[in-house]
Amino acid sequence: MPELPEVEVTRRSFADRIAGAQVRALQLGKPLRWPLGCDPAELAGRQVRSVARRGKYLLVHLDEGLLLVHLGMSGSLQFATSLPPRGVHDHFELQTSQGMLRLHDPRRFGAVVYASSLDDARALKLLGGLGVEPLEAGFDPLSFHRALQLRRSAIKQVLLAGDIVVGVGNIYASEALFMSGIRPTLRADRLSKPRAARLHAAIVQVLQRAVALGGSTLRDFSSAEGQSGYFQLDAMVYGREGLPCRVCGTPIQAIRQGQRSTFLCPACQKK
DNA sequence: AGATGTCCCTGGAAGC
DNA sequence: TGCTTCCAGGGACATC
Repeated sequence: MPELPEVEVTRRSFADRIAGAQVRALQLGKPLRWPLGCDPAELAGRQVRSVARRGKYLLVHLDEGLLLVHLGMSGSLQFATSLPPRGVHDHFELQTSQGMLRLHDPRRFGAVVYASSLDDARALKLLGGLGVEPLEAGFDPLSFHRALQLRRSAIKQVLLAGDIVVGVGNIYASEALFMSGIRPTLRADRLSKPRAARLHAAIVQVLQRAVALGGSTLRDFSSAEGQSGYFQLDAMVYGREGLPCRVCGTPIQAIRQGQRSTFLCPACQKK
């Protein structure tokens, strides 16, 4: 499933190649999570300026307006000068002078939304409430700790909410909490400053590492079956219920928090 | 306001 | 074997 690192790796894979391209046509398949929000024909003739990322959204900037692309959980993007005919799960395609950008998304949790600018109400609704970027300077241990002090729910759920820091999905939340020895059910405001700093470092480390690995494994990923992505190979706790902890051998536990599964080592994450 | 629960969707796995 | 049920995931939205 696309997490922040994969979205970033996807961005890097086509941003330079699509920059400067002129839009020829836009084709839609079945409805995605939200409607496009403009007449597809309107976009013909516009030029692609750049592709940026905010959280898990890709921002395809045009000379006028932009497209916000979210991969949901089963979405993937392809950009190529020629592609086979659109299949049943290809729900968005941007034909340009430099190639075709296609969204393949069987579960249709993804979305492509047009906004006239970043200040547009549609863009603000999607991006306005997002927390800081974890791999940028705005994410620092002290302000992270300060933000956690205001929250009483479980630290795992606060991480997932994405309004303090973006990009920590269900997998990385479990992994980062394991790395920092913190129990996922601990109230966010109960983290001491040093423990918050340790969690901060773990989040940065786990995401940075995934971006680095994503670069080399995305190729296998696209040719591989299903979701056995790079991360599964070396997860410390995620998806390892009942298996021995890689550090202490204690069986890994799975619990539910807010309808989501959380994995932890009850010995390494005592409090 | 924060916290919590629900919903969207489909393919694969598990259960009967 | 073939059916049904459950589960995965992000995030908007409703409700308390």
